Amino acid sequence: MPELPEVETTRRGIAPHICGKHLRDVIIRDARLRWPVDLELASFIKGKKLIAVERRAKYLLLRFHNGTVLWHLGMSGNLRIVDSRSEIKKHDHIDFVFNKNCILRFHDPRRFGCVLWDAGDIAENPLIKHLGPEPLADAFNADYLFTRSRRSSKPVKTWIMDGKIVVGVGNIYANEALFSSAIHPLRKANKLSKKQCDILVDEIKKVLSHAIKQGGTTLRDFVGGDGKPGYFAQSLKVYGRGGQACVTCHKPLKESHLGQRTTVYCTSCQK
DNA sequence: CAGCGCCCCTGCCCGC
DNA sequence: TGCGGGCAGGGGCGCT
Repeated sequence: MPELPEVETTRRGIAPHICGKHLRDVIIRDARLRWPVDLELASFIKGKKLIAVERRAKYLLLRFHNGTVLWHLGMSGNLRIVDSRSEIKKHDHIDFVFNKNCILRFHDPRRFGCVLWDAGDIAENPLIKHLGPEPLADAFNADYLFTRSRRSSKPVKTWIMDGKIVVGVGNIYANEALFSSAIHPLRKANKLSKKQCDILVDEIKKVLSHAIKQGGTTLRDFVGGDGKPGYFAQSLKVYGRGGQACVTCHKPLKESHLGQRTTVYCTSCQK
């Protein structure tokens, strides 16, 4: 489910409801996430004020004075604001209770998400420390991408999805950005021209910011913090359209697998 | 170290 | 209808 636009949509949806509030309780119904949730979590943050909800890559960072909760939605997770009358559904694993009208509820069928406590400097956390730049930041630019690309013989699609190069570009948006850039997904990173890096940076920024404006992409059951779906799915030009006509040249789009991920592209438009 | 597969897990869709 | 197989938006990890 969540790529960067979906995580950002979630952040914007939940932050106004919980920032500045004191956390009253932590309810862990199922601790078996990607890494087991620390059952002592409540003892660190119960009664503490939530200072800010930030995002780094696809991690949501809930900042408290004494540390940070790192929250990853994995492949199928979502966070919603609910009240105490809301029915608890299957896979509603964790609640952060601020008050009876304000509960942050985590739902994650596949349990690929994680909730971790870090009492130290979050920038030094091993999951965060080695990440590349944010795609929408100025540090992610054509000069940077071209320089980095010289050192990799990976197919550009695999490469651009590597969080050490740039964070937040998942499978959907990698496919979309490469199509918009007219770059073949199998082209080796070190064979990209400077001009192509320029275009690719631009298209990644465009597709991600457009998706954020649309509230993310809802394929099955993604909902933002307000429980509403995203509307970017209707803007997808290649993802999920294998065999269908290319929107530009009308030839059938090719679908194949690259690093266990479905890859869709136009053999005619993308070089 | 770079690159590549594997795997965590449940749900859903398709074909038989 | 029931069941098996394949696939799904992520990403850390272990191996070569």
